[in-house]
Amino acid sequence: MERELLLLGLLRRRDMHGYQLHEFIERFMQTCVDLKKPTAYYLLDKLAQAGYVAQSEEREGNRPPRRVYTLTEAGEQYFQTLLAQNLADYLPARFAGSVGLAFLDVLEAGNAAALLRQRRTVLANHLAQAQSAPPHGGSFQLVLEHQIVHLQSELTWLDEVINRLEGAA
Amino acid sequence: MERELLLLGLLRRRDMHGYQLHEFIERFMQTCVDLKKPTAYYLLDKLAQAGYVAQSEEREGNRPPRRVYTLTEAGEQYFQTLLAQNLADYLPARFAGSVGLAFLDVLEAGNAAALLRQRRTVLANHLAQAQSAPPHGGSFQLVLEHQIVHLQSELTWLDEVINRLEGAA
DNA sequence: TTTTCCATGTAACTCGTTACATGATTTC
DNA sequence: GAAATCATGTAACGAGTTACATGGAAAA
Repeated sequence: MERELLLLGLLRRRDMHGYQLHEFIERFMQTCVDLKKPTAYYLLDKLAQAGYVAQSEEREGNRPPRRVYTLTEAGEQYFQTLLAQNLADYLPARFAGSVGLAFLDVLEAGNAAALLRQRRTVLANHLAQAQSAPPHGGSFQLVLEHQIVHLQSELTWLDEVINRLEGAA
Repeated sequence: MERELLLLGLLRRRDMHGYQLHEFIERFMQTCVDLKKPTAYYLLDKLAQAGYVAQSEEREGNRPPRRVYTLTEAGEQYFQTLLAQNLADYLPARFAGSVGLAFLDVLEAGNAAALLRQRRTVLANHLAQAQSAPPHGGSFQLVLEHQIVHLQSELTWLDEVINRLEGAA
């Protein structure tokens, strides 16, 4: 449901068309959702059919006409419901990367440390990118903040694991 | 790929049948993977067809016969490859719950705080459960440790957000 | 003039889930 | 005798992705 929540929430601020929504989400929300273009259009269509958003064609010059979406009353209600649900519930993140950790002892300590140092580089890059992102208006800043706090905690822990391995080597 | 990695890694320690594998994963690995029974059987079949595991029927008394899987040489190779990849790469977790945070300012501060306190309860439960889990052998302990560190960081941050909201109210 | 950007979609496919089916065995 | 457990699957479905198609406009 979080994709719908996001789309509705963005439309709540101002009317937008699909391309615009997709672009915004890709640029600023990549940390929590990743929705492709076809999915965006599909979801918008579904929301429109459910009556949560209204469409209106708009053309500027000879450019391809665009379908602008507006939040309806029902949409606002639905948004509030989804928002309350999303905030009240904590759905634990799945760490696909943890699986490998379970088999760390399969490898010789030096070898394992080398691989984790590679992981550390990737992680540090993510963190640097998050930290260099321009500040965002309102609560959107919270999302970024959360991401940074999380990545920092990850980095600290990874360093500790690497240290242990190198101490053992 | 992390599901395959997990299955191969478990079979590497000892031969197991599908039911056993599924049960183990559900009980001890729920933090990083969640694979249902049909998926487990499907995956094992795929791994068998690819030659990474070998099957052998086994029956105990009149109980339903079970298909025991054994890691092959090729499977061991594949496991090593997957493991190295998994360790070297950091794939950022997606926080579906963050979406709601982006729209926190839509709600009146007290209201928002109330919802987040609910979230906090759920989160605290997850943490308590992770902390009370019995220690695991070898590197499996790392997975649990990681989960605990993560949940603690989440809780700390959540508390800070709630504090800010209550300060503003 | 060729590439990139704007703007929207469709079709086919993959992955995984739900719900269902089977049947023996142990536990209540 | 009923329910839960052991053990394996199939069939139908759903959500989301990839690859493809279209076509004008701006930029290189």
